[in-house]
Amino acid sequence: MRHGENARREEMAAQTIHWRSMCPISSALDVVGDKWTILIIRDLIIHGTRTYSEFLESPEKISTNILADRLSLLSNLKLIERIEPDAAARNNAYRLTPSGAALQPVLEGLGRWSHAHLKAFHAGIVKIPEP
Amino acid sequence: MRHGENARREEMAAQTIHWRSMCPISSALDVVGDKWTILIIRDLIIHGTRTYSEFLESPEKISTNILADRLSLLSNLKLIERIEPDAAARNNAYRLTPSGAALQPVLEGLGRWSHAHLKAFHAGIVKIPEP
DNA sequence: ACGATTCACTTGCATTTCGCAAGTCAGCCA
DNA sequence: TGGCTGACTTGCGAAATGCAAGTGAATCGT
Repeated sequence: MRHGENARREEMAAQTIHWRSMCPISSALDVVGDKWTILIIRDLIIHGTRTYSEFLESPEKISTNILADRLSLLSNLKLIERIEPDAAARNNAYRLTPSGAALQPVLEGLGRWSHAHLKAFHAGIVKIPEP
Repeated sequence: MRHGENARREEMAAQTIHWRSMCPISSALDVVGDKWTILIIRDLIIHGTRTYSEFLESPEKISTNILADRLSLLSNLKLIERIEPDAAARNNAYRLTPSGAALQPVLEGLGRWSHAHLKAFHAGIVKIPEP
């Protein structure tokens, strides 16, 4: 290990975000620019609230450690929150905060772009559920 | 190597996209859902056209192999193209195709969201180093 | 009442992707 | 014609991801 002076590292990923630049688009990507975070937010927008095990049922099949990591990160950033913050975790669903819900236009844009410009690449597969 | 029967693999990443589901949002993320692709498109939107070395100058400092990989992928998907397809690579800039340019609303949405909901998190960090 | 089950996570690795540094190579440029 | 760019490769260590199994508290069934 080259940078071995710091033996103890974060057990899982990004609890501290590395801001690559001062560009707002870049900073947005530093938060939601991975393959899973937006899908979690999608499920919350569509479904209102979701429990941990409900997230696991989505067709993309996120793995449990990634899900836990992202839920924790999104909670820290206050994009999501527990419905009952002081209750136990069991059946205590997550929901979007206003900051998280404000991503909805981005998701709509992605959906529209995919529908208009990406369908050809995975032809039969993508079907859009009319909003 | 467990799946060793295929000794020769893609030298760098995703020239074949793995579509995780039929959801359009998921499919959009299968294409642009990483930390670098959208930044490349941002540079093209802002700058009109960009050469390989101009991309390298952006403040986020993408590394050369990742840049080459993403440019190649975006070219295959016809989101970008060379200005002179039949000329040599040297000084032959890339530009957005209509499909790539159609991502602009998504970038605007990300920028607006970042400005409205994310500024606080990197407030102290992002300081403009006046040059 | 209490063992079995469910739910929400952790933990341990194997595999994949990223990131940096260095190298290659063709086309200018003097 | 020989050095210099500009546009990529290559190699390899580091980090993130994916999968399977484990943990532990709360609830359920009897």
